[in-house]
Amino acid sequence: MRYTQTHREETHRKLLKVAAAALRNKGPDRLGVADVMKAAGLTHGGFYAHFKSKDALLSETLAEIFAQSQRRVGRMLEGLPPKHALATYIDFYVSTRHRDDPSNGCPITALNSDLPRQSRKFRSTFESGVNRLSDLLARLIDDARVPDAKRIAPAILAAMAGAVALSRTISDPQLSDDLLASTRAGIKARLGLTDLALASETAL
Amino acid sequence: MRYTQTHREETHRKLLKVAAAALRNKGPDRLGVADVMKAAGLTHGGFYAHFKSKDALLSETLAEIFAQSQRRVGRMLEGLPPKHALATYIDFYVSTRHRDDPSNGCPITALNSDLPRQSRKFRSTFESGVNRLSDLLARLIDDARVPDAKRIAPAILAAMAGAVALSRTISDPQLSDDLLASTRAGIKARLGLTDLALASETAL
DNA sequence: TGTACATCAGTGAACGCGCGTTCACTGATGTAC
DNA sequence: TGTACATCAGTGAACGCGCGTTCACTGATGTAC
Repeated sequence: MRYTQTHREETHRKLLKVAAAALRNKGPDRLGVADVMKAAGLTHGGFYAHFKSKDALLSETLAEIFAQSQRRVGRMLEGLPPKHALATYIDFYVSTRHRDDPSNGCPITALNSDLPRQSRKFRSTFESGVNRLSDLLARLIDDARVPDAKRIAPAILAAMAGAVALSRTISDPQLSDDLLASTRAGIKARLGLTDLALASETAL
Repeated sequence: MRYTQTHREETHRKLLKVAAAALRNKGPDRLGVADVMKAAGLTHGGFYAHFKSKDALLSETLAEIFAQSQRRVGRMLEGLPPKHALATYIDFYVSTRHRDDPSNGCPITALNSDLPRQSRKFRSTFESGVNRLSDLLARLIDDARVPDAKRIAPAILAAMAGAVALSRTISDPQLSDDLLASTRAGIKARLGLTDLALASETAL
């Protein structure tokens, strides 16, 4: 059956959306081509009309996830004063909501330790996504007049991602929450944002 | 052929040793039963004389890795004055050596983001290992007379693991090294150990 | 002391299943004439 | 304006491969008598 002109692109987008959740939930190895197609309401055979391989799907999906993350953060922080924006981002990232919703979360948190085992293409997509996120954070830090922004941004990103990832492995909710709270406090102290802690919490 | 009395246990230990490297290198999903047996010089059929399933191997291996990590750290820090011990541990963990040698490294760094997708048994083994490492770090922090040791230890462990994991995904060696250096500096500053930075670096 | 039997870590072939990939086919709509 | 043909996203069966698991068998040594 011949479809409307935009039908193909709509399906493609739908597949990327479904895959974006599956990639973060199940990881690159456990994500299944047939599952993605089924979740999009299609049969598995049609997959190769949209992607030349599973690996192509994974890389394209990962790029899309990073791009969407960037857009979302940009929208969220738009118009906020620099220090407030920085504190808001930290609270947004190192949050129980982020911990409890991997399918919509940061791919660094969801995929970090899987990465060395993935294809070259997937890894380079990941790396450029990390670089963009790190640059974004460096700009926030710099705007907040904290020195050495470019040097400390990757370390802070790693600390945030590490905390959320580890919090997902802790079964006691209280201890898991404590880890996140302690991480937020530590990072804000390092950035001279202690006074903004509560203000930005409520901004969520 | 009937073997010596200790033969079975020797083989078992050998399998755990081989699996310990493979688990951190390839991850739980890509580790293959046949590969482990082959690396130990055996054929794959004999696997089930030692483990009742692949999952049993994974959990037992993970427990052994955590136990060995604890022992190694204990030995390394033995007799050092408290602040020096703490700084040494940080430098040891957040190091290029650790980054470049996943097969002997910390399972948190190697497996963190895989964890939510693993079996209940594997996750509980991981969690208790994390708790023991976190307690060990809390003791080091407390001995160094830093307040709130129990509360901040998990956050610091997460930051260290996150930094090493992320450093493994950065292809530019200089940027990767910088991330580790920045993480060490940040954590030491938080713990009031800035003056010990160089002394403990050379202790490696 | 010698013989028959039991043991059991390890062998190697086979099984079953999931999964990525291929392929002949479908059928509604657009295009050519 | 109507008819024949081309298009192509999607279908559904099939293929091939890897991998966890099973199982009948091996054969050197220990044990029973």
